[in-house]
Amino acid sequence: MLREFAPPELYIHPVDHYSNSASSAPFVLHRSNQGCQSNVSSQIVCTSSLSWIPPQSTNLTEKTLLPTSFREAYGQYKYLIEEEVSDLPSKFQNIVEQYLLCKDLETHAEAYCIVCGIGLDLYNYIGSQLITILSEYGNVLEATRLFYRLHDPDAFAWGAFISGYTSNGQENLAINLYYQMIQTNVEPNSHIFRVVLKACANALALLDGWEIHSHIIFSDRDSNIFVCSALLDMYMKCHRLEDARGVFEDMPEHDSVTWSTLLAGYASQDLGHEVLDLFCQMKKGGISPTPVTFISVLKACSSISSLEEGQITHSSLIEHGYEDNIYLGNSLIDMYSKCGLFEHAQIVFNRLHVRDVGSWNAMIGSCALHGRLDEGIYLFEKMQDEGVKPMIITYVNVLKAIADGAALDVGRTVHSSAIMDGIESDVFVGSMLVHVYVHCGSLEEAYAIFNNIPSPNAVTWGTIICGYAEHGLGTEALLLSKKMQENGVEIDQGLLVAVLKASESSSCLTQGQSFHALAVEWDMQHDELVGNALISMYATCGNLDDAINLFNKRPHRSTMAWNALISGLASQSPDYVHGREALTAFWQMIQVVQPNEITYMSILKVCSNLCALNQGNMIHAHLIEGGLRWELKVGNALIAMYLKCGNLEYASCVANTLPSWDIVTFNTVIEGFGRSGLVKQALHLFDEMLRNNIEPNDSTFISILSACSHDGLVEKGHEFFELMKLHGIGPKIDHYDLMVDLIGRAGYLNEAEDFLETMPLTTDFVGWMAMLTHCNRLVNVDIGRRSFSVLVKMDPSNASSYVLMSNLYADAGMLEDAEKLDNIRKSTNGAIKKPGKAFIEIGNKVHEFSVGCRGQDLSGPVYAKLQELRSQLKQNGYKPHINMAQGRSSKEEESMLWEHCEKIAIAFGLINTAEGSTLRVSKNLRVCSDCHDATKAISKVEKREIFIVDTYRVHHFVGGQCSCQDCY
DNA sequence: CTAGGGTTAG
Repeated sequence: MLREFAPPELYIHPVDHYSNSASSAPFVLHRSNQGCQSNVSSQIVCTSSLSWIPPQSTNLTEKTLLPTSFREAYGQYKYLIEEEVSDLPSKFQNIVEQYLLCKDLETHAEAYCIVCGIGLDLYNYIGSQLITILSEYGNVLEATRLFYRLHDPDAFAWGAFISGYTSNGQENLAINLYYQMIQTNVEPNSHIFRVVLKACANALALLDGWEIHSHIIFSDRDSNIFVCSALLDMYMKCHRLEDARGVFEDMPEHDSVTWSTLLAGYASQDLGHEVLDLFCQMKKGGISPTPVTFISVLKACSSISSLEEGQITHSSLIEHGYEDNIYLGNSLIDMYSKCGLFEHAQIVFNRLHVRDVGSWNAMIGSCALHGRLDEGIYLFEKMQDEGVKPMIITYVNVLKAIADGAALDVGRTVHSSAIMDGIESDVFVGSMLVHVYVHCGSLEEAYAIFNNIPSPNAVTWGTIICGYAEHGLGTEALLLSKKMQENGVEIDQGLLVAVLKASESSSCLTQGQSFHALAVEWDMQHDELVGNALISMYATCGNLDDAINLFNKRPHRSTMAWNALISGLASQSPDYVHGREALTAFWQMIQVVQPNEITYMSILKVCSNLCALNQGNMIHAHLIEGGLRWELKVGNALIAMYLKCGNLEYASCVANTLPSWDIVTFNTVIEGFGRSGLVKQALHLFDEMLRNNIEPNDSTFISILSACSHDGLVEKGHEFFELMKLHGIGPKIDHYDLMVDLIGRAGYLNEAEDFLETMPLTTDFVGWMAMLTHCNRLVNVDIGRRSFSVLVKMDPSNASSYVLMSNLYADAGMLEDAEKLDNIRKSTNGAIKKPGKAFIEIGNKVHEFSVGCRGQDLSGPVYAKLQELRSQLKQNGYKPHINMAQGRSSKEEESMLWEHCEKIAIAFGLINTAEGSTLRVSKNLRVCSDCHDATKAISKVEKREIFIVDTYRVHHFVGGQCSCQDCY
């Protein structure tokens, strides 16, 4: 296939051409570090008007004798013409050659003009060299013009031309030129083959590579060591190990370069062991390694994380006297870093006599890998102080460190310096910036960056979609996923993981299934990460069968796969639908693989949700048994679990053994104390936290505000609400909702309503629900009605607002209104009450109960116990909370109350545990007022301590009283 | 005419 190429230009007389080229400066430079092209053109202009001084010497055969200026040489040339010396161009050629060998811009420019001026550029040899030089300066256009002025380009000229296109990133045009050359009957020589194979290697043009390989065999040059090296390299770059190996085996001899080419190929495909094997063979064959060989060997050591091999290689390269090679220094930094020895990387870096940008990149990359944010930033600044300009990869590395350290402020600083360098919209830098802002929780800034990247790739899309999904903005994540598909982004594994997370985060099974189909279409469903994301998505979206099916089909079940299953099952909060399955899976998992901190965090969360203290205890014991020094995160999860189960002693035991407390520890304990009604202690901890110089974050204020709310501390709540602003934290909707709850709980309904209506954010369902709850409690029909109408507009399908309002009417004696509302709920909008569920752990088993326990295999004794309690409690002053609105008899109503899942769970617990032992029940909704009163009475009659943990707080019942003091 | 292989990577 030949493509139309630029037609040859007409031959222009040298003198005419001279004036032409003077106006169109040929050295339009793209090289970043060479700046002053204005001098060049001015010089070109004055060149033409100079009068030439006759030379001092006419001995032009002396190659070493280089005139001080090219103009002087031109004078010699004129002199030679006058003297009518024969073989003139070849004499002048020597001078041209000398000049072209100098690598400075001004000489080149000057020589170029003069050479063109006298027509020497039309000689193949000089023309070829000029083409090479022009290409080096990135001026492909002028190189092309020059090439087409040549009368009869030879292979050398074609070679220069083809190689110029290759080095300027136009490999496909370069390959076409090769075919064009064959058509003009120029026989390709080994130089041409090398040059065109290089183009194929860069462009990964395997088909052309194969074709050219056949030309090479045909032309009998397949034993040329240079040609074979190029072939080898081409096959390696195209990932054709077999073909490359074939070329290598068939070669008549191997030298250090062919070996290095082979090793580099294996190293680039992360085949570390193969590289090390081949390296041994190479040495056995008596070939001495070069610095380039060592680069591949070091890369191999890091790819197999073998510090031992790395150190052997290090001493070996010192023996060979390559210690000061900068490439090797940089590779050593990388090797030590990837083999886990950050300090060694630092030593190598500090010992480098000369540092290039690669040295800084390797060291900053090492900081990023080892979480050394401060050092990374320091180096990033220092390199610039030393005049080394950061590259894209430098930014990528330093931003990675910043993202891992969630250092928002530093992130912004580096961001602005990326803007100064004009690369903030580069797709690599931009993707990393998106990642930084996502990881720091600033999604607005992340999205702004994302929007600014002209051609986002799969990674960019994946980062922003994951960002939204992981911050609970599933709907937004899904919208972006669809936009991504419309934009026709090429799908990769990471992107599939992202869109599956988006589906998971928005609990959208149908979307998840369609992305599953997409994964199958791209044949990526077997990829480890995609597979795990699928399992997690199905488990989270409640499709247990598919989750387990996919999990069982996995040939190899890694810790990650188990985590996907367990965290998926665990994440069904607040319904805890599959919490019990998650526990089963966990105990199976530890038989076969080692859990990690993610496993423990998910499973401890399950124990918290189910109030499964025994299970939690066993997992704690398992952790201690494993002898692992667990991460703070796991410690925090343990504390949270014990607090949620109402076991403050164990919680404080764990808290006291932690070597240090981080912000999560403080937040967890403050939240837990508040939940258990230990508000004074929670407030005290907040002060303690400040004294420890730990800056509170927005979660801290969630915890502290809800603690205030639990104790009705309105004043304190307002104080904290103002304090958070002083700490630079803008209150979010959750904080406003908590304030509404706090003010309402204290009985100031009007103030609470004012607060809602004047807040600067858009109100949400939670806030108005808090409002209606307190109206209900204080029987305020007026405000209650207004709240209800807002709630119905927001979410007509949510039954909880109807139920609350109906109860409010009933309590206010407005039975007709109550009944009307119930009928509307049942008939028109189909709003369904969320089914209540209660869990109780007996021994090591967690039992689940729902209202009326339909479908539960309950033995007679539980009902017998319920009947017994019913009559016992009545004698002890318990009055059933009968809602008169339902149109049923009070007897029926009372029976229904005794079908509540909390009561069944308690009855089940009472008959299945020893007398006097503590019961712990968890509830997926708030405990109802009737069950609350009944449990108070049960705790007295049965002489039991009972905990009911609901979504709001820990209720601790002892001797007829509850720790919440009926404030719930 | 001359020659090849390469560090840092979302």
